[in-house]
Amino acid sequence: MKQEKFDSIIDTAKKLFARYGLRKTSIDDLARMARVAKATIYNYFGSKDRIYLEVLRIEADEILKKILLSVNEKDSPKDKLFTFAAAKFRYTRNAVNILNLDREGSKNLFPGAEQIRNNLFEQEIKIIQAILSEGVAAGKFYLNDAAFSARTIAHALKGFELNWLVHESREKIEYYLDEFLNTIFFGMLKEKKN
Amino acid sequence: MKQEKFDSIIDTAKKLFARYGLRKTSIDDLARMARVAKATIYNYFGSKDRIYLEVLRIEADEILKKILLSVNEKDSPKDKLFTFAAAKFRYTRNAVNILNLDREGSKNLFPGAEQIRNNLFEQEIKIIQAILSEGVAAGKFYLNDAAFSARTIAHALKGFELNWLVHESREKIEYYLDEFLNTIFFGMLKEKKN
Amino acid sequence: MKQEKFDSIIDTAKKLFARYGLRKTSIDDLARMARVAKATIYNYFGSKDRIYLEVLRIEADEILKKILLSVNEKDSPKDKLFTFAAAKFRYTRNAVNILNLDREGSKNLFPGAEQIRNNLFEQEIKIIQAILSEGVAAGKFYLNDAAFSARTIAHALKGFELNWLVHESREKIEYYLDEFLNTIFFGMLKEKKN
Amino acid sequence: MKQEKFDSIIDTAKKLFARYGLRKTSIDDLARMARVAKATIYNYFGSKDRIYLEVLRIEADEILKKILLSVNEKDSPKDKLFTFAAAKFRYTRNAVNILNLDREGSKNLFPGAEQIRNNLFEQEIKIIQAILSEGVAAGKFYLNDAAFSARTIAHALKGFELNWLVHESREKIEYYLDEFLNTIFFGMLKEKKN
DNA sequence: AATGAATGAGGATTCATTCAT
DNA sequence: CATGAATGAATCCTCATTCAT
Repeated sequence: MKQEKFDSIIDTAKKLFARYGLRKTSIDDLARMARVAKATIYNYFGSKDRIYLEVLRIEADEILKKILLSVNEKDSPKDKLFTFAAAKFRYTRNAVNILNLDREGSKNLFPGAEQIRNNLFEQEIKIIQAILSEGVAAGKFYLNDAAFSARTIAHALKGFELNWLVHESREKIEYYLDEFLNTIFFGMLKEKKN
Repeated sequence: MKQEKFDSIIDTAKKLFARYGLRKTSIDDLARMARVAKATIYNYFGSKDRIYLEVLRIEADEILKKILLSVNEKDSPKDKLFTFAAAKFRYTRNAVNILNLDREGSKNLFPGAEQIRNNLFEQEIKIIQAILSEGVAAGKFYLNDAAFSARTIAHALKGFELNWLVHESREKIEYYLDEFLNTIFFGMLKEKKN
Repeated sequence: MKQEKFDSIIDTAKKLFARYGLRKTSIDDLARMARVAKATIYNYFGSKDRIYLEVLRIEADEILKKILLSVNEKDSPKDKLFTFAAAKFRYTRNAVNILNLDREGSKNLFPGAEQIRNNLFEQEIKIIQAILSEGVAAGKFYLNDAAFSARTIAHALKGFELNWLVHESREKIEYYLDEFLNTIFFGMLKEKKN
Repeated sequence: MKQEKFDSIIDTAKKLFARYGLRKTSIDDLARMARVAKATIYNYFGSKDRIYLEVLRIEADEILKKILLSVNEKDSPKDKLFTFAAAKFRYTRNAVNILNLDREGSKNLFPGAEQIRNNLFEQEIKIIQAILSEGVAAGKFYLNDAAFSARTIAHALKGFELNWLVHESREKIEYYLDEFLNTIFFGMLKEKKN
C-alpha cells in the first residue's frame, strides 16, 4: 500500500464529504478526483462506510490535537476553559460537514461513526474536567463535582454548536460563547425571595 | 382526495421515516404498506420530498400543541418553564427521527424542511419569552432582556437535545433537565474573589 | 355530448400537439388546459390516439379546403398549379407539427393516422391532375399521362416540404418553389449531343 | 471497453430502434437482448439518447461509404448520378427507421441527431456537385450553377424518400427514380407557345 | 498491488387509463 | 353526462461493489 495513494484518497474524500456529504459523494467521483482506480479504493478501505470512518477518525484526532494546543497556550484555568470553548467551536465548525455526516435515520445505522464521535466527546470532557480540577485545586473555583460539571458544560457547548455553528458568523459565535459560559458559571437571573 | 388515504400515507410515512430515515424509505415500500398505489402518493404529494415536508409540518404542529397544553396546566412561571422544557424534551424525543431527517450535507439542501424547523424553534422561543415576561411582570424574576434570555435558553435546550435525547433514559433526561435549568438560572460555580 | 366541451378539447389538443408533440403532451395537461375532466376526454374520444386522429382529420380537412379556395381564385392552369404549390406549402407548414406527429418507429405503428395523411395526399394528387388535364384540354400543355405526372409532382412537392418547411423562411421557400416547378416542367440542364 | 460488448450493444440497439423506435425501445430490453448489464450500457454511452446518437452516426457513416463505393464503380457522370440516386435510396431505405427516429415534436428536440443528419445530407450534396462538375468539365452538361443544382437535386431526392421509401417496392422506386431524374434534367412537359 | 471493465439491485417518477359516484 | 380519485405498468438512471487480468 503506497502512502501516497492512501493520502490522496483520504484528502479527496475529506473534501468531497465536506462539500457534498456522504450520500452525494460517489465512489466514482472520489476515484476520479483522487486519480486512483475505483478498485484500489476498495483494496484499501473495503467499503464506502469505512472510508468515511477513516476520514472521521483522522479528523477527530486532528481536532483534538489542535484544541489541546490552544488550551496549553494559556495559564489560568479560566483562560484555559474559555480558550477550550473557543477552540472547540472554531475547529468543530470547520469540520462540521465531516463530523455530522450520516445522521440520517439517527439511531444505530452507523455505530462506528457514533463511537468515534462519542470518543471525541469524552476526550473533551476529560479536558474540561482537568481544567476545572486544576482551578479547584488552585483555589480559584468552588465546585461540588468536577466530573459532573465537566459533562454538563460539554453537553451545553455541544448543544450550542448545531444552532450557531452553521448559521452565525464566527464573531457572533465567540461573543455568544462568552456570554454562555458566564451564564453557565454565574447564572442568568435571580429569583426573588418572597 | 379521500382523507382516509391521505392519513394512511402520512401515518405510514411517519413510521417509515422514523424507522429507516428519508433516504432508506422507498416510495415502493411506502405505497405497499399504506395500501395505496404509488401513483396515488404522487397525486397527493408530487414528490418524495413533499411527503417528508408534509410529515414534518404535521409533526411540528402536533408537538407545539402538546407543549402548549402541558405548559398551560401550570400556574407559576417557574413551573411553566420547567414544564415547557420537560414537555419539549418528551415530544421532541419521540419525533427525533422525523425532525432531524435530511441533515446530511448540512447546509441548504432542503430549505423547506429547514424553514419548518426554524419556525418551530421560533415558536418555542416565543413561549419561553412569554413565560419569562410573565415572571418578570409578576415580580418573580429579575431579568435584563427577556427576548435575549428566551433565545439563549432555547438554544441551550435545543443543544441538549441531541446529546440526551437519543442516548439516555427519560428519567435521566428529566433529572439533567432540572439541573440544567437551575444552572442556567443560578449558575454552576462561584469564582473566588482574591 | 356538448359541442362546447368537444371543441375546447380539440382546440387545446391542437395547440398542445403542435407545440409539444404527441408524446410530450399528457392527457393531464390537456384536461387542465381544456378545463375539462380527464374522464370526460375519455368519454368523448376513448384514447389518446383517437384524440390525435380527430385533430389530424380536422386539420387535414381544413388544409384541403383552404388549398382549394386558393386554387379556385386563379384562372389559368399554370397559375392554378403554382398557386396550389404555394398554398400547399403555406398551410402544410403551419400544421407541420400536427401532420407529422407520431412518425417515430415509422411503419405501422399508427395506421389510422397514416390513412388520413394518405387520403390528404391522394386528394392533392386529384387536384393537380385536374389542373393538368384542364391545361391539356385547353391546349396549353403537352403531356403524356396526366395521372402519372400529377403523382410525380405531388411526390416531389411533398419531398421538398421536409427540407424546406421547417428550416427556411417563407419567402425563400416560395422562391425555391417556383424554381422547382419550373425545373420539373422544363428541366434543369441540357445534355450535349455528340 | 471491450469491442465485443460495444458491438453487441450497438447491433442490438440498431435492431430494436429500427423495429420499435427510440421511445418504445427500453434500456431494460436492450440490455437483456444484448446480453449485457444495464449499467454497462450506461458506462459506455451515458444515456439513451447517446446510444441513439452513436447508432445514427455509425449508420450514417456506413451509408455514405456504401454510396461512394457504388458511385465509384461507374465511369460516366450520368451513370454516376443515376447510380448515386439508386444507391442512396437503397441504403437509406434499409436504415429509414434509424435515420428518422425522434422526429416527433419536430424542431430542435434532439440537436445532436439533427446535426448528424444534416452532415450526411451535406456530404451527399458534395458528391452530387462533384459529379455535376465533372460532367460540365467533360463537356457533357450545360449547367449554370453546379452548387445550386446539386442542392436542388438533393432536396428533391430526399423528398421522394419519405413517400416512396417505405410504401413502395424497390423495383417501383428505381423506376420512378429514373423518371424523376430525367424529369429534373429534361423537364416534364412543354408549354405551348401562343 | 493496481486497475479497467462489468454488474445487480434498486429508486423516483410519469402517464394513459379506469372506476365509483 | 361529467368528474375526481385511483391505479399499474413502464422507464430511465444511479451506485456501491466485484472480477479478471
